[in-house]
Amino acid sequence: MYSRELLKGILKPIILKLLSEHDKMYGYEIVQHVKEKTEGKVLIKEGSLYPTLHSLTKEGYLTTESVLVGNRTRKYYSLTKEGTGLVVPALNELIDFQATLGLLFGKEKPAVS
Amino acid sequence: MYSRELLKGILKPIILKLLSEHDKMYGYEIVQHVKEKTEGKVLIKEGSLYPTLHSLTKEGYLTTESVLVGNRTRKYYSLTKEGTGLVVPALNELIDFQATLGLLFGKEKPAVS
DNA sequence: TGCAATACATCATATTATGATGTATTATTG
DNA sequence: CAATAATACATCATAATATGATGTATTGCA
Repeated sequence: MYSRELLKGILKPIILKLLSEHDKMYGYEIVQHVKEKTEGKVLIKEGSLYPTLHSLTKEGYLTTESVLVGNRTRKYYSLTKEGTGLVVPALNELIDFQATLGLLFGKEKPAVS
Repeated sequence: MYSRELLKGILKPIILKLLSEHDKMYGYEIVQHVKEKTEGKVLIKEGSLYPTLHSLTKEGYLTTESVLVGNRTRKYYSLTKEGTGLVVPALNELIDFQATLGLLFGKEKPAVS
């Protein structure tokens, strides 16, 4: 059975994948990136993102680095060694999940004739 | 943005799709069917299924019919007209969601080099 | 006879995305 | 130049829902 986490949330895998490709990103950047990549179809809300980033950090998968740009603070997040180790399993599980969705919702039998 | 329902649950779409293909099914049958179809990867729990069936019924998307088999009751569920109208939109949204997952987790840039 | 499978159900709990709200800076536009 | 939008962080109450635990009862099989 798929983990409850996977069935409920794709936010952590998204963050892990992005950080595996980008070395370091800050919250607002993640939101914009996902928005563009998904053609505006996935809009991560601050209320979802920041708690998730904090929890991943607390769990030891991310480290932070605050940078002052002008007078505005930017908090960069990057993968720890542990976080890096999490990327591939998380993606594999998601990919497998997609395939399973295919089994369930594949086109062998059309929903409506 | 995808509905919260979709992001959180695939159970309702599963039920709708199955009932659109099977005319009438009972709870235990749904569990077994999904288990077989997904090679044991999606195991619907009774604690998830029955409340969902009840809520779909309450919302007018399903009707029930109790049948006595031996001394054991079987409660068959089938789609109402409203429920049938729900099938295609629900599946389309899910299929679109799968495609969007592809945008996010596609293989253009491998997660690990 | 006892265990697994069949078949229904409810309820407390845990998880987590969202919306609301807050603060503050910077850029744009009328 | 003033107002607005965008940038950038954050917290908290709420809502939604899958799960695990628990319960009842029948049926089939070893």
